[in-house]
Amino acid sequence: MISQKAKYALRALVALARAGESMMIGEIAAQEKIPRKFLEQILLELKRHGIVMSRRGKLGGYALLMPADQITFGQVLRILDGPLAPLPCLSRIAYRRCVDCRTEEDCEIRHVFALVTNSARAVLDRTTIADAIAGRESVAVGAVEPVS
Amino acid sequence: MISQKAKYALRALVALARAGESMMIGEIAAQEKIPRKFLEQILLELKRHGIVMSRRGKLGGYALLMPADQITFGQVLRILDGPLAPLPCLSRIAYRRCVDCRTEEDCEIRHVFALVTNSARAVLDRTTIADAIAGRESVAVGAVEPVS
DNA sequence: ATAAACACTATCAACTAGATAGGGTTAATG
DNA sequence: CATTAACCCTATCTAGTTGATAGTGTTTAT
Repeated sequence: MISQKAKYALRALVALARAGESMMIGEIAAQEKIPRKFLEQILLELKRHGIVMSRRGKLGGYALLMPADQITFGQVLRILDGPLAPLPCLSRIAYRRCVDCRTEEDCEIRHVFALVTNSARAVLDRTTIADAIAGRESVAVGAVEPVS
Repeated sequence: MISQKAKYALRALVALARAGESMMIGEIAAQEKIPRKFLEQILLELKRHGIVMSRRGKLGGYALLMPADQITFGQVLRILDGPLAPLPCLSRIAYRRCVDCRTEEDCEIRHVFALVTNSARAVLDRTTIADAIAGRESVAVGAVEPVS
């Protein structure tokens, strides 16, 4: 399950991309029905990661810092929900060995989930906010590499 | 992230399939380094769903009820972790509408995650315990249906 | 100066994950 | 037929997470 936080983040980014200009937190919150204070934290986090920028004071607001066609779903999910991989031993950003697993190489479970992870990454790391708006989600998953 | 519980379940099933005969909870627990009492609950749950059977009393134990090549990863995950879908509005076994989503049909986020879900299902609902043991995980994901 | 916006940090209630505990029921065996 | 060793069941616990709220600080246009 993807968290509410990540969902809100994606929706806020879609809203900002569609608007094409700076929006105030309050506007985004109202338009997307997101709890205002919660959205504040989310945008702040996205800002820390260089996805959006903000202007303070009266007439302040948020705007995309990266172009919408360079912000991927994968990026956003990793920021807010952590690793995409369903097992720590498959994560690139937060690898951790499974303590109770003899050898990683012939862990049957790992093999299977490696396939799942790869195909999820294939979609999420290719699809951008711009794609989502345009309705052209990357459909071609293509060949999923066997995990050797 | 897949839960520890589901991981244990899969490993226990692999162990049972490999053994080819009945095993006692204690044996499985020791062999797979799974907390014994925790495994008890897991096997009980698998039994309730007709995946394994048990024999009570001295010389009791657990054995597969379904053949290993008919038990899919998807089945096991759904029993222990619930829906595979990352959004309630994409789940088949536990569908729930997103309250804050105007129309489901043109929710950009839903569209993208539908692709992810489909490809995950393609792997998990095809790959069986027997496949995992034999090292022949279904590699061909094939065409992932666009979500209309 | 002041109003209105973002920036931060702390806190909270509800839930979940992972496990442990302990008694109940069944069945082989001497 | 008592005993032992297995599964059966339910309750409980602890630590952590999620989703959210609260309150105070800082910046900036007017």
